[in-house]
Amino acid sequence: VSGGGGPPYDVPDACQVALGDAWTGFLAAHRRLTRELEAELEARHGLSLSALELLGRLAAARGHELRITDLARAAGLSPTRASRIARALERRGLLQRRSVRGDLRGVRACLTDEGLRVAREAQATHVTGVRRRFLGALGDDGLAALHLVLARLA
Amino acid sequence: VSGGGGPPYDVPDACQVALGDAWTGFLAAHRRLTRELEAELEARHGLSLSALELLGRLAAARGHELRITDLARAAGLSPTRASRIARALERRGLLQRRSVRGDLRGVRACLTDEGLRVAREAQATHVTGVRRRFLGALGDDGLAALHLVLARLA
DNA sequence: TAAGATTGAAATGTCAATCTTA
DNA sequence: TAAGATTGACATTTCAATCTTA
Repeated sequence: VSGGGGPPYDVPDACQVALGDAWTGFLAAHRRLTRELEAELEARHGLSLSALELLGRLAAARGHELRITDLARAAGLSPTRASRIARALERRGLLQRRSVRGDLRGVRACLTDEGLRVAREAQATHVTGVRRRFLGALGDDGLAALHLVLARLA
Repeated sequence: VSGGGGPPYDVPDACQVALGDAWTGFLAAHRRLTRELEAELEARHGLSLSALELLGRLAAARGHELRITDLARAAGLSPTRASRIARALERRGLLQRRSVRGDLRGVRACLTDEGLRVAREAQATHVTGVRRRFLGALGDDGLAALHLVLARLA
């Protein structure tokens, strides 16, 4: 293994290096993609990836509304974060917070017409970006490989 | 395509749904893994993932030292972040900041003996964690699939 | 007692100056 | 003028209370 002109100083065994590359490569790919997609979304619609995640769940929900807790769980966010982002989106007029009938603890996030419009537009931008930068780069066999990877990691 | 018992309300075409799953699955996998690994690292060594990235690069560098700029580039961090983390690590006695000979603008980050010890220990923890949660879950064919994915995304 | 939601404080990260030297 | 490093202001995220209702 180390027969060639390898460096003279301490190097972990070759196996470990290759394994580490897989992990750091995974991290680097995630960092680059999320940065590019987030920048695009911010520039065109003034939305973060997390905010779009919330709007998208609401747009897909029955009646275009969800309880904050359910919204957080569905989007993989903490209740705190969901609450804060919802507050910011309400200030922009994209949703309204209303009480839940029959449970005065709960708060519903309800998309406004404007919110639904923005959600659709931003989703279109995002889907295009994901297709171009992520799915397009992967190709059919890359996508199949990714599905195997995600199934194993799930 | 939509011959089966699909939902009656507006759904993007089936292709788009599957593609979106790949992307959100990628995001979810990254989120879960980095959270778990970071928590483990923080609990045992009081280091963030970013801080270990810096320490690791220094431990691997010739003379256990690197210029801040080179360190940032190698670790994929911004100069600002590298500078701040280096300052914090210096306060803990894990490295020293010294001037670069021949270029008075530059600053070298130099691992201390203690820093090298902590870097080795934390790297051991991290490598074990990555092996168990990431590589172990992937398996040989999963790892091969990941390599294809990363090659396409690079 | 516990669940839902929110708030404040602290950690982390980014962006735009700033300061020194090349 | 530009590069290297740092700083301050700001946004984002998380953690630990807090407050209300079940």
